[in-house]
Amino acid sequence: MSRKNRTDVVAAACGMFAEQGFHGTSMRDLGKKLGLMGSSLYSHVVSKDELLVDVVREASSRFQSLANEVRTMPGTAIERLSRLIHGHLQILVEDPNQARTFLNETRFLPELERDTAVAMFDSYQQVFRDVLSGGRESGEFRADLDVHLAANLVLSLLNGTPRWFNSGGALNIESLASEVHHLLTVGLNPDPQRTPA
Amino acid sequence: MSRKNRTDVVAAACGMFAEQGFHGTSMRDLGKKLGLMGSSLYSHVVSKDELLVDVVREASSRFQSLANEVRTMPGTAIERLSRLIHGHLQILVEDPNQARTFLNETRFLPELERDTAVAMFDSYQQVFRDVLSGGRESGEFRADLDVHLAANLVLSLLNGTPRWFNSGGALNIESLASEVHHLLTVGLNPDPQRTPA
DNA sequence: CCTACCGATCGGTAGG
DNA sequence: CCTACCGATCGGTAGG
Repeated sequence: MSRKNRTDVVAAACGMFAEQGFHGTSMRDLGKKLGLMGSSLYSHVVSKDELLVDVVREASSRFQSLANEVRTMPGTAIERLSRLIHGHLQILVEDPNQARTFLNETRFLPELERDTAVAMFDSYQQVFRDVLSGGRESGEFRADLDVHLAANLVLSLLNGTPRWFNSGGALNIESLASEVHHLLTVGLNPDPQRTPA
Repeated sequence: MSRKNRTDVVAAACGMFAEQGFHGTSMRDLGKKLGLMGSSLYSHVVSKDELLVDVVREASSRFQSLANEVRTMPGTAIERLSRLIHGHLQILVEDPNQARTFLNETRFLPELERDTAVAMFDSYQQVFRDVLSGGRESGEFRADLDVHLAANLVLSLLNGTPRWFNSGGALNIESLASEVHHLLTVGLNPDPQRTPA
């Protein structure tokens, strides 16, 4: 109802991009959501692309913070992986619209910005690989672990959560993160024994 | 170059929807890819929506076949889960464009068709839950396993693969499926021992 | 399968 | 922040 600022516009865009996709959202749609004319948005933003850039940059910076934290974090590989899992899920769950826009719409960014985002996420993923290979050397993880593959699988699992996790549901982030960590470290099998081949 | 039929058009649409998204693909784009005018596509198809319907239905029927196979499949829970993992990955990897369109663009289907697709995937997911809970009863999986959650996590992991798996790369589907199965059953930990808290 | 076209909507601008 | 508008493009149709 009150006068809108750029932050309001970006927040609304974030929600619409998550639900309708970047190309499925028009500036007039977005204006309607904010109670404005579509053309009025151009007093806050210079282009539609800019809105997507803002959303993706915000998400990127969260992942980068987590990466930096874990890069300099002491502790075992298991502890560091645990922190990555929890931190990653927290980012996704805290703002699911931002997460979905980041995961699904980054590819529609102008080339330069998209390259930046991709490079950032690559270096983020490198932290996962570093933690996994550290744990492999220390004996915390399997010696035959394919670190590159495992990092992809772990990130796939994590990035899928915004599709089904309901932050209003019975399961909170702490439990989710702990379940994910449990699944990834000890697997589905019952505790002591192994599968017979 | 030669005259196109409906199958060609759907196949081209599948590729473009995967890469540009449904709303990011115009009928003229699609025509250009096929060497046709955009308007010529309407001799093969009655609407743009219909193309997406076709792609999603094809993918749906593949998942349904796998579900039916595993529903009536004898064997241990581990064997059945293994088949689900392998079959699911095969569907995703065999036609990554179809998979990506199914996973990302189904939400843009007309309401009725979307509901159908969602219902189908729900019943598909139920097979995962059934196998997991069967394995929990039989002692193959942990007694404390949250079956609903585990099914979501397993499917998240699987559905993330089209984002990074390169079918031309060194890793083939069999190895991928076996690695995924290994990760999900025994986890990242080294074989015999457990994590000390 | 093309040409020629329809009304609607797109991202965006000028001027206030 | 709105009104009024721009050229471009959208999904789709008529007629051949």
